[in-house]
Amino acid sequence: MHSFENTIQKLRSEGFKLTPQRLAVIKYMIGNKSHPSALAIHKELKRRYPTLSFSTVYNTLNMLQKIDEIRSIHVFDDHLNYDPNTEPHIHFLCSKCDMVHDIFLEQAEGIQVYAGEIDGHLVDSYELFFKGTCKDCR
Amino acid sequence: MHSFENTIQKLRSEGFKLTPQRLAVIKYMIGNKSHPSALAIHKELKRRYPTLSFSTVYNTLNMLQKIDEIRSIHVFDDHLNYDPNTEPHIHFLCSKCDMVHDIFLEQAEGIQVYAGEIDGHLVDSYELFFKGTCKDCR
DNA sequence: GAGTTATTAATAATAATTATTGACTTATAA
DNA sequence: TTATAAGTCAATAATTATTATTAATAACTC
Repeated sequence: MHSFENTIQKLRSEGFKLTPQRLAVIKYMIGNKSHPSALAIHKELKRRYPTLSFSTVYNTLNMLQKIDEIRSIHVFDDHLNYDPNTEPHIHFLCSKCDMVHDIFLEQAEGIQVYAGEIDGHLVDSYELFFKGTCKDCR
Repeated sequence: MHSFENTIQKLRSEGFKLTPQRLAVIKYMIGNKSHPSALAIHKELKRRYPTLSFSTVYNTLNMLQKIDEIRSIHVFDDHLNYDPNTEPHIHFLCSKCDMVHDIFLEQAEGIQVYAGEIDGHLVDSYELFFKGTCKDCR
């Protein structure tokens, strides 16, 4: 999800209709660094759209995943979280504050992931996930 | 879960009772490379223990996680899988055959994960997960 | 072996996500 | 415009993985 216009464009070209609900989810997600759950998204948007249903949130999220504008990540065991940044990057979960921090390869000294072939297997994508105590909580 | 005796010892010292159900789950998990789900474990063990309940499988798995004899991994969106290898290693999911392959750092050329500190955050553990086409399916 | 207590199986409960459906919009064409 | 067709919405029900409850049972201690 690189920009609002970009995403709108993509939706149009894929034949999706631009409804207020969808635009609200898109606007909420663009540039969002909090890796929200469907619950959090629904909770927040319900303020502006009191009739907004969970199904619509999920439908929109699944639609955005299909056109590669967001991705889902497994942070906790019982629900999914969503990230508008679909570029390869690393997630760090702080076990103190439960925040998920993004880490980009440039900032990741000591980390190297060659994602072509590994032990004979052909790699399409990877996910690197850290757990620990974040810099704010240390 | 390094060995049967080892695990038994650990259970005893933690005050857990050694029931046939628990021993069955432990035996099933030791050295198991298939990363089974609770469903798969239950299905398999039900043959020998027809009254075995799902709760018991989950209880045992959670207990084994608590004493660090197994770990849970997020392979798919809708359920957890379990791995008796608690040493740091990498998982590779083949999108063709759905098998999860273990990869150890020695075999992982081009992969380097320094797990001490990253971007100011203190690292406790990490998980590296690949998706692609495995060597058998290529 | 008897007593204590954790554990079991069965069942119900919880909670995230998905499916269904009928009313309602929107986009396009007449 | 207005009609029409298609897609989308909210509400609701359904599904499914996992956890909680509970009375009966089995494992450990003495």
